[in-house]
Amino acid sequence: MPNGVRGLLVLPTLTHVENVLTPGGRALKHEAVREYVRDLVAGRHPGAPAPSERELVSRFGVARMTVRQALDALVAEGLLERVPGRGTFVAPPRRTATPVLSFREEMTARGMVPESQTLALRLEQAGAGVARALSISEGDAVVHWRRLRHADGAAMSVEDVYLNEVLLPGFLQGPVPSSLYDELAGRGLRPTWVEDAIGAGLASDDEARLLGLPVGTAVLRKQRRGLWQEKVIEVSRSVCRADRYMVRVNLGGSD
Amino acid sequence: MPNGVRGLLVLPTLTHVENVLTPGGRALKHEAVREYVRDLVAGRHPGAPAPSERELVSRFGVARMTVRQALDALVAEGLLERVPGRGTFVAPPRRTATPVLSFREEMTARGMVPESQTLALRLEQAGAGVARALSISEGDAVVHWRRLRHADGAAMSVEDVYLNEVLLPGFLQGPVPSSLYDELAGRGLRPTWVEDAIGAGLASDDEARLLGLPVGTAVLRKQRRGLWQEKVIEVSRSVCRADRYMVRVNLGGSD
DNA sequence: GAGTGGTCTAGACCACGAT
DNA sequence: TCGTGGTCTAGACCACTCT
Repeated sequence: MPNGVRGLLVLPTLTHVENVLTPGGRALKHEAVREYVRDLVAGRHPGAPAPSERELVSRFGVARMTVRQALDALVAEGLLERVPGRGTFVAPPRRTATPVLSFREEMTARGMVPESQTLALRLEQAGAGVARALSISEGDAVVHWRRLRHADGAAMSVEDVYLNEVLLPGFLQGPVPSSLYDELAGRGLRPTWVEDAIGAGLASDDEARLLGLPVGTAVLRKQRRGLWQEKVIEVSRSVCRADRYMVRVNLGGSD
Repeated sequence: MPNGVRGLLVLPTLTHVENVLTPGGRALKHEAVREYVRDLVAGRHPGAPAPSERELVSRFGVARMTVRQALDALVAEGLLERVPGRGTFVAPPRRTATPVLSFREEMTARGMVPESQTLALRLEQAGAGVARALSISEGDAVVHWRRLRHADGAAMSVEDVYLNEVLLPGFLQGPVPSSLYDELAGRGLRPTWVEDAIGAGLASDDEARLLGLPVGTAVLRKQRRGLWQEKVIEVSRSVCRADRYMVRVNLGGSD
């Protein structure tokens, strides 16, 4: 049986594979090997050895190219690294560029307790700037959500976010969402790409009052366009207390 | 001749390969195929078809797995994309997170003419903060370079950069470099990873004078750690005119 | 039906590292 | 010397798309 055989006569030798069969999905051998290895090395320290290719060949009864295809995927996603002449090992964690986080997630990651107070949530007509940023027409319906954000009980920022109403049917009907990004994630629209512009300025009277600042204090201003699959989902402007908040950004390759 | 044969009897069928042989390097077949295809599709519009796998097989006289290995590499680097049942095509350009750019490169990319004036360039002993950021000991020798930056003739920022002297022998001997990142690149030390912290504040008297600002003006403050291969190469603090400069950052996956 | 990429086989020789 | 990953062969069947 030279080729093309899938999960048929070979099954007796594939006892480990049956456990990782996707319930309703296909049972590709390289996927089975991949998930077996993934489970096997999950949580191991970097440098811990993975099974050798030939060991997996005999364990699964597959060809070596199939095993290599499985390991290639794990190497590509940064879980394993190959060392010629020595073996395959758990790779050290890769450095990643700053991920797209919500205010809640960002504060939690910094060990602070976030809080959010809705100051306004209503339907509006898009102004020129918001329309251009959202790639819609001036006057189109947008959801405007204004929130005052706290961390560990201290005011951090005031954020005005604008959303394309067409993409979010019923957004204003239900209860006020506790998290914008969670709400968008539930609709499969959480931004995976953001374009931020960060500047500095002086707090306006309104901003100073909301943030509890003296007039004339320096603040950080952040504008964001959040996209999902080429679609602009979110446009926002934030004013942040510069004495309590800095934007941290990691950029570059993984070297 | 079933296997392991490299650039020997097979050469007659590999007329296209000889042109891409690395002068002093090995001549791996999958590399030859990869570079042939890379050259072939260079500059083509996204969606343009690449040669089919079987066409490359017959053209190079290699096995299909070898061709797939070559194409896999090009797919992984985002140059090609496969469409099952249709073929292999030039992929649309991938969106990339903001690259690590020098001031010069950043201004040029914005269509402005950059200029840089050295205010100080000398050896110093690292203070506590700089030492910690550079992962060296307090009192170790550091190069301190202070520059006033202009774009289109207007003052933009004042930057203080600190470099680990041990990594840059002779840095202060030659003429003043025209570009820090070019100089580092020449030594194989240009940062490929940066960690920025961006905040806001009010210009000090000194900063206001250098930047031509009234006292009490809001400015952007940026701190950077630049790394190459886990080594901290550069630590810097910049003060930027907020009326002329915003930090732009793109983040996220490539969807 | 012809062509494409996706998967898979059952071997092989090589360079390299550890013993 | 033995085991490892790196490379390579000469086929095969599959699901899919396009005509």
